[in-house]
Amino acid sequence: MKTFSLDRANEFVRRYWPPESSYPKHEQLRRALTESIVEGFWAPGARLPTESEFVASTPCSLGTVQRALRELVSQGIIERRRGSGSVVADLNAPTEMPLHMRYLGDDADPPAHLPRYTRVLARRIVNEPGPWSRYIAPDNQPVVRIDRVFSIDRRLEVYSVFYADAAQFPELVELPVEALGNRNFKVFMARRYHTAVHRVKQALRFEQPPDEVVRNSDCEAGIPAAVLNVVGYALNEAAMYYQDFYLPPSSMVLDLGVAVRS
Amino acid sequence: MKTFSLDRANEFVRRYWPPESSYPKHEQLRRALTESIVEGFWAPGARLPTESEFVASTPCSLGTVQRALRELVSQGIIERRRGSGSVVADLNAPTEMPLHMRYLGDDADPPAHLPRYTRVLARRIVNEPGPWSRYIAPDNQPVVRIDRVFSIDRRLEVYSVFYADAAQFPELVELPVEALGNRNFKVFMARRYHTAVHRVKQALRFEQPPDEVVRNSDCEAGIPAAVLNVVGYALNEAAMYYQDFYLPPSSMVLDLGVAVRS
DNA sequence: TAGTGGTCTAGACCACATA
DNA sequence: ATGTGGTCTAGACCACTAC
Repeated sequence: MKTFSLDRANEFVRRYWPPESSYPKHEQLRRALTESIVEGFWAPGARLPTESEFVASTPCSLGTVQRALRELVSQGIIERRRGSGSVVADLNAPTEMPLHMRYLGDDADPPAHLPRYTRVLARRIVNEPGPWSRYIAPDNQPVVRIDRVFSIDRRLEVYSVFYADAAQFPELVELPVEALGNRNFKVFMARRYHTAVHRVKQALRFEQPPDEVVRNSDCEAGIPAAVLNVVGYALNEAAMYYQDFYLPPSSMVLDLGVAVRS
Repeated sequence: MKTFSLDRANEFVRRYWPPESSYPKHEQLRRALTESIVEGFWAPGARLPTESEFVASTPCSLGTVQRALRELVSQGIIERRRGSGSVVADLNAPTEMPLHMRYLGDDADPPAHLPRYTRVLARRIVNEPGPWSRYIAPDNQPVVRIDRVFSIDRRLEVYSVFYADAAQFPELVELPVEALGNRNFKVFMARRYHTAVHRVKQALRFEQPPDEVVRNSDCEAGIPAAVLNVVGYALNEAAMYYQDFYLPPSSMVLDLGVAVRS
């Protein structure tokens, strides 16, 4: 079925190759592939055309194609294996490996993340601006706010407030609240961006916990609660959501991941 | 002075090129350059040999040299400018741009980091193992512990406990406590690894603040304090230090940086 | 055995910085 | 004007996978 794969490569070029661009070719190819993956032209796990097919369908030579694909590998967007080919990395395994709320348990070596369970408490549409606006609604678009409780290993209850652009994720607005389970949540994000969270910006502040937080989590009234704020970004650097976690005091260690410079 | 630069390149190869290696050449060159920078063979800001000089002094062709140098750029280890040349990135600007304790102030757009001031309270040698052992003293080496107070914008006092391998940083052990100011601190780390912190692993936990923390910071007794744990790594992925920050409640936002997957 | 990606080369042209 | 890095090419050889 070599013809089909080459046809697919040509279709990719027709759709995503920029008519004219000041970027170098390896950069054009890298961006085109990223965009096509984000838009779902290639599904996660799908096999990409071979290097030779890219050489035939783009105005790039082998070295240039390789450079673009190598860059995508280093970004974790695709995977390549000698003899097999190139496939879109399966970034939709975030249910097993999320980027936040990774508690470590008391004493494990090597560290192991505790299981998490979620339940949805409330959902509302917010039209007023807030601290989330500059990330997910720069033009004051309506925002869907979803309040949830994360149960960590059935031992710790963490209250979470989630904000996302209402128009971008219609399922989050339209589906019945009962249907907004943990699994489905990620699926909706993926359906819009076709990939999971790529990186997260994190910040910490302290705040008197609102009533609903005190009622539904292990946070106590009157004591300022530590609030972890997370902004999730997609592959194309678009902000996907804005989320606050009200962290109750506990003996468990919360893994915040590895931060790189600037 | 072209001869001198070429001589320097040859000296680099003599010292750092592996006698035999199963790694590809671009990887050998990348590792050799990283190692030589960590060991101080090239000082921060120093000008590296040109591509042509590397071609002449190593068994690599131009493309291979470029690939190695490009990799180092993407890691932030060197900087290159067309027409000028390649220089070792000045990673010793961490006093201005540290990787932790970056508070954001109340409402700034774009966000600006608040100034920090430090004073040293105590220093002692620790021989017993602790949570830091697996990172900086896997064989139970003596560890130097330094207690400090960070003053954020003269408004917030954060207590910090710092651990490092005593043998690796003799200045931290031998110098009088009064001489351990903020500036000097980074210098000692740099003198050992010749570069500043490359990336940090972060975690959060809660803990009843010890007496000295309550006495010397804005943390209150009886209330569990949020403790941010940071492990700093050098360019060659060696752990440099293990540090705890006792974060008092405040209206200021603590920037935790950007975390990438896994 | 045929096809895949991984490495490496030699050479070309260009944009930019410095003197 | 010279030298620098940035891009791109065409082609070679190899290691590995799949058939």
